[in-house]
Amino acid sequence: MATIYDVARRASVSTTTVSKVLSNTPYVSATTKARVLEAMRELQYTPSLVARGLSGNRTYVVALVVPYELNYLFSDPFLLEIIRGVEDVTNEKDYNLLLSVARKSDQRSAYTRLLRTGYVDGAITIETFEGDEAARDLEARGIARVSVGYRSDANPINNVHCDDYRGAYEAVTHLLKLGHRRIGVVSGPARFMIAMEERLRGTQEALAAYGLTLDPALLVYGDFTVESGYRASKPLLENPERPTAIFAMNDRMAAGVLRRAQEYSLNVPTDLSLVGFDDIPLTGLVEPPLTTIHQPAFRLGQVATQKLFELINDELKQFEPIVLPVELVVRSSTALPNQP
Amino acid sequence: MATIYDVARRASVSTTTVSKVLSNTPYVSATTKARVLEAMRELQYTPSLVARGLSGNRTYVVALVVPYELNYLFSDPFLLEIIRGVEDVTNEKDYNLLLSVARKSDQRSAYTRLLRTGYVDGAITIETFEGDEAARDLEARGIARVSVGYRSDANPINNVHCDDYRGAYEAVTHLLKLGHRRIGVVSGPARFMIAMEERLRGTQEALAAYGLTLDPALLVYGDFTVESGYRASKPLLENPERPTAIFAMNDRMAAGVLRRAQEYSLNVPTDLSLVGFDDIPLTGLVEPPLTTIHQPAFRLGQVATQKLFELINDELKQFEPIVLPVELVVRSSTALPNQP
DNA sequence: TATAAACAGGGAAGCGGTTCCCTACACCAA
DNA sequence: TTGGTGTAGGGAACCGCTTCCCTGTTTATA
Repeated sequence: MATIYDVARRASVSTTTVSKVLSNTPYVSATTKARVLEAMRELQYTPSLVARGLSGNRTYVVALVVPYELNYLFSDPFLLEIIRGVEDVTNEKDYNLLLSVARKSDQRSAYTRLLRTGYVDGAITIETFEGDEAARDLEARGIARVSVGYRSDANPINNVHCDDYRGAYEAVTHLLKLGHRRIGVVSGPARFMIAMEERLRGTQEALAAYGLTLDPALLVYGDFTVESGYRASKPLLENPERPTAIFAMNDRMAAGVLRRAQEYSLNVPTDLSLVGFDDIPLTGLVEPPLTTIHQPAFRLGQVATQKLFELINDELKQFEPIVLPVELVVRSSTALPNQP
Repeated sequence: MATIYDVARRASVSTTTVSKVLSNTPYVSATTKARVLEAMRELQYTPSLVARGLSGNRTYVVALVVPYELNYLFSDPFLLEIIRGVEDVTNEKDYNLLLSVARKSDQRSAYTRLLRTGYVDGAITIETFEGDEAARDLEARGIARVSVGYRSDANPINNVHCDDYRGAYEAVTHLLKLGHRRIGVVSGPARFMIAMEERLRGTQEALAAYGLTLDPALLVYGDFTVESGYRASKPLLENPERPTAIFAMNDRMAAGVLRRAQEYSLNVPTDLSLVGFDDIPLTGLVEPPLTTIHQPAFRLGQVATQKLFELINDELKQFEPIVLPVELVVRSSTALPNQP
């Protein structure tokens, strides 16, 4: 591989000049510049990122820190959309994207290794229950960092997330407008997840606007997987006063509820209305297609990454959480309740 | 961040000695070693990967080159499983994984930038229609490379893929055993994709074993998306001699066929049996759950990456394609044909 | 026409490691 | 005593690039 010395020699200039051409510094004559560029072309020269990283203080790499089992991550299409958004921006900025999965077992090695080895200019962390340690570690080392998605309490700053409150409010209001009065809720894990608390708050306030309150017996918890939605919905559907509608706090759990409903020979939406959250591709494929709350996941990733670059470039010291709007998408899983 | 100099000073030794401790070279006395390790601990020292990369000739990074629109990639759960497998091994080897998406538009920049900047020790490429240029480029630069998945013609070496022939053979044989004699096929794009040719060959030979041949009118093509399955299956279902079974060469297209069948009020499996390929999570969620061919995608990624490390470590010069077995998974989308 | 300012280019010191090679000492055998 | 060998440690070059700072030449300005 050709180095900057080879180029310099071939163009009969110093490496300084080559470097200047590379970085488009002024004060290089047009003819010299042309000669250098020509030499580069002839030698198929590309500057070594590693050397650049060592001398400049840039690595041109940002890490995407995913603090769960990849297993879990990759089963969540919502997160995949976020990644797409991140990649979209890093690519545009000519940056490289490191996929860094912090397994529970070796949080201290998997990504810490990366970050403290000075290999990255910044990091995007996907927030979850336990993601905080990672974030704090980064902050301590002064590495630019933006957290995205499920927002957690410990890092109120440099976060981009969706309007969870509003989403839940609209989902439930949609059901209320249709005439439902007895509404079940399948929540995600509530511990440490502000997102879930917010959705719960949205649910309650929507109910309150109709003079209702959430029956504790109709509130159950899952862990976002299809399976958990299936499991958690059992008590709801077996409840003597079965709800006429269920709001599940993500689509995968909604799919689980749907499966259970089918097992109980309940028709969705005539016997049971169902609203999800996220709007993953799956929602259009199940029967019936799910009414849900669309989260702009791709945009989430994009915005987070744009902000990250502002931090990296010191155009910004920190920023207050950015909230992206969500949108109700009405498909076929909701309808007027059966008259009792 | 502490450097090797800081450690050396603190332990009152030279950087050479620190480096020796780091690499476990002999000829360092136990007491000195202990002192150095102590200094490292106190300073929270981690060697800079970048500096190491420059002097040694290792970057401890491997790239995962995905030569399509990320857009496309992330809608394919099968590929995600491959990635999981790759990550599993890179993590174990203390390597870092760079996600490099070579968009059509800028093949010359997105990943070329990466590879020819000497930023990676090796690369895994996911093969597709146009992935070859990437592979050849890598080879030319002498960078270790393994291709995985959909195998392409131009790179018969250093590839890991599944037994496409066998999968198709078993899928069709399953239908034949049930009694189906008129079987439609939704293929993927055939151009340059050996995988598809192999599946077609498997189909034909399975039919041949029952004294049948594939009716050209029952062979249609999609592009792996749900939508394309929906589109491509139209002529099949409108055919005056409608097939009693359809073999779709991936699950997403099978889901598209399923949707079309439902629109035509055809019951699956009683009116139409359906077999997919890949075994992505979706197959268990649609109604009815799809019978399909399971590809060990996770394993695919693992094996490819293990091989990559052998290449990187010069334990291997190159290797013949590795074929992983597939498995028929019978769910609820196949049944005996209706008696005419 | 004198002189400051803009322009062109190069020397060399880093960035943080690794590694080749050298020195020094201790111990052993001849 | 001499010399060889194994052990312990250090000096310094080098990996490929950036950047600070210096020198010399033009060009604009008073």
